[in-house]
Amino acid sequence: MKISLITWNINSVRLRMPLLEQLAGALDPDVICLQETKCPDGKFPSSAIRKLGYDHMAINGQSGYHGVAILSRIPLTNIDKKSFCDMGDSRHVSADLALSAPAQSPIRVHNFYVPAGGDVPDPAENPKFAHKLGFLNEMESWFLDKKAGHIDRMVLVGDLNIAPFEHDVWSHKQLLKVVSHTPVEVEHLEKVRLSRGWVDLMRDHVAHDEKLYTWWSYRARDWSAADKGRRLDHVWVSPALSDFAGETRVIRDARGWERPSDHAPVLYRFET
DNA sequence: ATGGTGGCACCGCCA
Repeated sequence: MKISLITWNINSVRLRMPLLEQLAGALDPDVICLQETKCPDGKFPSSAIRKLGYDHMAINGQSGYHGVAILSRIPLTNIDKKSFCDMGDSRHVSADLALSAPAQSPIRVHNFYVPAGGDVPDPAENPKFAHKLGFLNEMESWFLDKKAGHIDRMVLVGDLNIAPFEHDVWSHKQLLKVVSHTPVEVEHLEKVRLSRGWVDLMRDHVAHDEKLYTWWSYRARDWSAADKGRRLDHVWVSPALSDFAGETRVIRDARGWERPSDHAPVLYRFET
C-alpha cells in the first residue's frame, strides 16, 4: 500500500485555504499534518477541508497562536493531544492511521510544533528559550517512558524549530548563536531522536554536504535569490518504518506561491 | 550593524 504524507507549517489555516487546496490538488497526499493553524477548533474550516477529500481530522487549535491538525483520507483512531510543560499550548496531536489493507498494522502519526524559543539563546535570561528546552526534555522522557504509546510503526513530523546540521542552515558559522541552530538545542533534539531511535529521513535522503532547507524568512527582499534558509521542519520515522522504501521532498515551489507561508511543505511517500 | 515581513487580535505579541 502506498501512503503519502505532507507536513506543513501553514501559518494560518483560514488565510491559506486556497494554498491548501492547491497543494492537495498538486500532490494528492493521503495525510496532511499542519502546524501554526492559528485557529480555535470551533472555527476550523472543516467543511472546506472535507470537500478536498479529507474526511478525517484530528485538530488541536487555539485562538491566535500555535495550533496543529492532522487531515486524512485514512480513518484516524486513538486521537491524542498532549499538553507539554503544563502550558496549555496547542503544540501536539497524534493519531493512528487505521489501514484497511489485510495484515496492515496501524501507523501512529505524531504532529509537533516545538516552541520557537525567542531571540536570546540563554534559558536563564529568556523564558521562551527555557520553555523550548523544557519542551524537548519532556518529549524525550515521554518517548523514553513509552507513554507516547507502544506502536512500533510511527511517524513524527512537524515544525521542530531546530536546524541540527551544518548544512541545515545557510551559514553554520553565522547561526551558531542564533536560536534554532545553537549547540544546546541541537543536543536536546538529538536526545529526543535517540529516545526511540527515530530516523531523520530527510537528511538520510540528502547528502550531509548538501544544503537542505524548509523555511525562508519573510524578511528577505528576495527569499529565493538570497536562499538564506533553514531546515526547521522534519520527518522522522521509527526503525520499524525506516526499512520501507520511501522518499522525502521539500515542496520549495510553495514558498513562492501567492501570499505564502514562510515554511515550505515536506512530502513523505512510502510503500508498506 | 541594523532592520527587514507577516498573522492575529487587539491596540502588542509572536514568529
